[in-house]
Amino acid sequence: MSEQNLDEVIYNQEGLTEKQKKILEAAIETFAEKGFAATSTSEIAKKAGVAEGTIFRHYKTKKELLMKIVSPMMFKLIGPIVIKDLYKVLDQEFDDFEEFLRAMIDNREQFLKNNIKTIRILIQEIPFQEELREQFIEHIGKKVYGRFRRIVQHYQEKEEIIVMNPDTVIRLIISTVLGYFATKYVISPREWNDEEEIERMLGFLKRGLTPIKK
Amino acid sequence: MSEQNLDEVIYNQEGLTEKQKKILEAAIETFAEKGFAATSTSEIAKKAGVAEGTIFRHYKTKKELLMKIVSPMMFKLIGPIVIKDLYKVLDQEFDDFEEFLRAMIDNREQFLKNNIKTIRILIQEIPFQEELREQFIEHIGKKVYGRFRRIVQHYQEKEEIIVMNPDTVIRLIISTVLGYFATKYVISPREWNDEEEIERMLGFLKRGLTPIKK
Amino acid sequence: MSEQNLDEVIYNQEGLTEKQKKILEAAIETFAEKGFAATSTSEIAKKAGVAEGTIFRHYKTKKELLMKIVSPMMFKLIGPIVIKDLYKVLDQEFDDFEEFLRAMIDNREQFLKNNIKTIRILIQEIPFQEELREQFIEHIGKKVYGRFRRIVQHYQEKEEIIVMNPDTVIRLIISTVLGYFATKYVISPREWNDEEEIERMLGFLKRGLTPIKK
Amino acid sequence: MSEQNLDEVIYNQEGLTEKQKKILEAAIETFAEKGFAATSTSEIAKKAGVAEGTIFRHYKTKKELLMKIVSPMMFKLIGPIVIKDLYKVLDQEFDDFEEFLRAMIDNREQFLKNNIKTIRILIQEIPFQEELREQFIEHIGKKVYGRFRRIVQHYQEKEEIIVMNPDTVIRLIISTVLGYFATKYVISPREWNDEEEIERMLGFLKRGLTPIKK
DNA sequence: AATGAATGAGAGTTCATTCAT
DNA sequence: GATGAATGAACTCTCATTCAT
Repeated sequence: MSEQNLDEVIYNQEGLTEKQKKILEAAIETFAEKGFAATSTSEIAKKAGVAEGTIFRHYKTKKELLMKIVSPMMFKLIGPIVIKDLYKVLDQEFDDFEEFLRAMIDNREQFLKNNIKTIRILIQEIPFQEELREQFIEHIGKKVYGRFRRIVQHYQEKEEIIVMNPDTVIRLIISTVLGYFATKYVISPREWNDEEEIERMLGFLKRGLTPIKK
Repeated sequence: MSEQNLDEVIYNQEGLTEKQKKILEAAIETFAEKGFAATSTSEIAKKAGVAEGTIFRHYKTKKELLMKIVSPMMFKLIGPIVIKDLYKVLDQEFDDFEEFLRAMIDNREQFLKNNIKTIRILIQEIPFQEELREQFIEHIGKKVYGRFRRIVQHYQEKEEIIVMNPDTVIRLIISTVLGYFATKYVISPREWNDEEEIERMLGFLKRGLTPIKK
Repeated sequence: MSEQNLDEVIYNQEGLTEKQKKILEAAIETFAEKGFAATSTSEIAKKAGVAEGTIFRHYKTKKELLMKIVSPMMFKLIGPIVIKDLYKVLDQEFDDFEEFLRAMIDNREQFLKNNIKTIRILIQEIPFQEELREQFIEHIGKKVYGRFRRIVQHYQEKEEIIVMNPDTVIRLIISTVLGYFATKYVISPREWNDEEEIERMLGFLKRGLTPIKK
Repeated sequence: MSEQNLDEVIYNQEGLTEKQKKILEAAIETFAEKGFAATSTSEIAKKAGVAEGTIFRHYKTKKELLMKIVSPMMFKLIGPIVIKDLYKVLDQEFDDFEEFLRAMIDNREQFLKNNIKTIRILIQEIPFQEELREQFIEHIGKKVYGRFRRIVQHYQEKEEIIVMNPDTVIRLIISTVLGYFATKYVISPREWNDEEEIERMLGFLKRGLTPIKK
C-alpha cells in the first residue's frame, strides 16, 4: 500500500532488537491510555516483558522515549500532502478541488487509523513539550502551510474557490475536516453513515467556498 | 456584563476561606501550565503560600481538587446557550440565523476569555478522567445537543438553512467556530484582523448552509 | 451493687463536661478496637462529635488521654482484693480456701465484664508505656502481691493448701484463673457450660494445691 | 539441636539478598520494641542500613513485611508437638504423662527462647490483624487442638489423668504452662530456681489431674 | 469552653535512574 | 545487551498539635 503504518516506521525500523520493539509498543500503549506523566517506566517494563534497566539502556530518559515515539509523527503527519500531492495537484492530476479534497481526506484517514495511539500522545503532549511545539511550527507551520497555500491559490486562480485570504480558507477546510475526524473517531456516534457524512461535508465546503457570482 | 467570570464561580464563591481561594488559584495556574499529573501538591502549596497539609484539609485528594476546579465548568461551558438563548431564538428575538450565530459566538468568546486556563485543564483531562467524560456526555451530549437541535430545526423550518441531518449541521457549525477560536487563542497568528475573520467565517457558514434552490 | 463500673469511674466522675465524657468514651472504643498507635485523634474527635481542638483542651497530648483512661485501671484492677477481701479472709469471713477463690473469681469477673475495653487497652499498652509498667509494679507487684501472699500463708497455716513457696502458689492460681477468663471472654467457645467449668477449675486447683499427706 | 531457630527460617532462607535479611532483622527488632503501628519504615531502613525504597522493593507494604515475619510463626509455633510428638506419645515413647509434659515444655521453651521477639510481635498483633486471627484458628484451633485432644484421651484411657472434658484438661495444662513461661520470661523475677519451679508445676499439674480414687 | 482552620513534620509509597553482575 | 537490586528524592497524604476566633 502507498500509506505505510507509522508503527512500522517507529518500531519495525532496522537495527531495533526484539526488546526495543516491545518497549516502544508498550510505551505507546500506556502513554496513550494514561498520559505520559501518569505512566511509570516500571509499568512499561512490565508490559514489555523486559527489566526496568533495559529501557534506560536504549533511552537515556523517560522523556527521550517519548520523543523517539512522537517526533517522527511530526514528519509523517502531513508528509504525503506536502511532498507527493502538491505536484499531483499542480500537474492537474486532480480535475477539480473537490477531487483533491476527497483524495486528501482519504489519504490522511488511512494514516490516522494506522497511528491513532501515537497521534493521541502527540496531541496530548504538544502543550507541555517545548521541543514538540518547535518541531510542529517548523514542519507544519512552515513547510506544509506554504505548500497548502499554493494549492489553494491554484484553485483560486482556476476560479474554483472563492478569492479570500488563503490562510482563512485553509483554516476553514482544516476545521471542517478535523471536526469530521473528531466526530467519527473520538465521539464515534452510534448512527453514522460514513459515505453520506463525507458527501455532506464536501457539499458544505464546496458551497461555503464557491466563488461569489457577480 | 451578563457573562460572569467562572473564576468567580469557582473561587470567589462564599464560604471559601482566603487560603482556599489561594489554593484554587494556584492549582488552576499550575495544572494549566504543566498538566495535572505533572503538578505536585507541594508546588501548589508553595505557589499558594499555604502548608501542604492545608490543601488536604479542604480537598481529600489531589484528584478531588481537580474535580472541584473542572467540574463546574461543564455546567457553565454551555449553560447560557441552553438556558437563555434557546428561548430568545424561539421567541424570534433573533431576526435570522446569522444574527443568532453572531450572538452565540460573542457570548461564548467572553466566557472562553475569562476561563481559558480552566477550560484548558478540562480539555486536557477529559481523556483520562472517566468521571469527567460521564459528566460531559450527560450535560453537553444530552441537554445542550437536544436544545441546539431544536434551534437548527427552527431555522430549517424558516428555510434559512439547508435541510440536512441537524446533527451534521451542528457539527459543521461547531467545527468551524472551534477552528476560529483555536486559531485565535491557541495559534494566535501575528496578523489577525478579527472583524474580517468573523465576517469571513459567517459568510462561509451561511453559504455552506444555504438551502439549495430548485 | 458493690462493684462499680469503671466506665463510671473514668468518665462519669464529677467535674467532667458532657464533651469530655464523649471524648473518653470514643477514645476507649477506638483504642480498644484499633490500638493506641493506630488511632488518630481526629478519629476520636469525629466519633465523639467534638472539634479536634477540644480534645487537646482537656488532654495536653494524645498520650495523656491514654493515661487518664488506663491509669485508674491499675488501682481498680486489683483494688477490692487488696482492701476489702484481705480482712474478710483474715477475719474468717470465708470458711475455707475454696470459698475465698469462688468469691474472688466472681468479684473479678464482674469487674472484668464491666471494663473489658479499658482492660484490653491496658494489656496492649503495658509493653510500650514505661509509665504504666512502673505503676503496675508499684501497685500490683508490691501492694497486691504482699497481701495476696498473706492470704495464701493464712490458708497454708490452716493446712488447707500445700506448703510451697507462696509466690509459686499465687502464680499457679492466677494462671489457672486467667486461663479461665481468657477462654471464656477471648476465645469464647460455642459450647460453654459456665457452672461446670468453674467447678472443674476449682476442683483442679483444690487437688493441685492440697497438702500432701504423710 | 533438633529445634531450629525461627530467625533462620525467616531470614536465612535461600533466595534472600543480604539487604533483605538486614531489613527483616531490623523490622523484627523494632516491631518487638515499639509495636508495629508505632514503627516507621524510615526507622527500619535506617537500622537496616538500606534506603527506604529498598524495603518496598521487597515488601509491597509495611503490613506485608509484618506478615512475612509473623505468619510462618503460626506454623512453627506448635509444629513439633503436632507432628513429631503425637506419634512418640501414641507409640509409648513416653512412659507416662509427666514425661510427655516434661518433653513438651522443654521443646517449646527452646523454641520460645530462640524466637522471643517474633512471638512477641505475633501476640501483640493478633488482636488487630484479621488475617492472623484466621490463620491462628486454622492452625492452632483445628490441627493442634485435635491432636492434643488425642494425646489427652490416650492418657485418660491409661487412667493416668482424670476423666474430664479434654478441652478443659488442655486449657488447664496450657494455662499453667503459659503462666510458667510468662513469669519466667516476661516478669523474670530476681529469685528464680528454674528446676524447682518446673518440679512444683509438674507436681501441681499431676495432682490436679490425677484420677479420683473411689 | 469550644471551635476548626492551619500547620509542618513525617508517614508510607512510588519514581526515574544507576550500576554491579 | 540485559538484568534487577538498590537508591534517595519526591510524591500524596496523615498526623498531633496550635491558636485566633
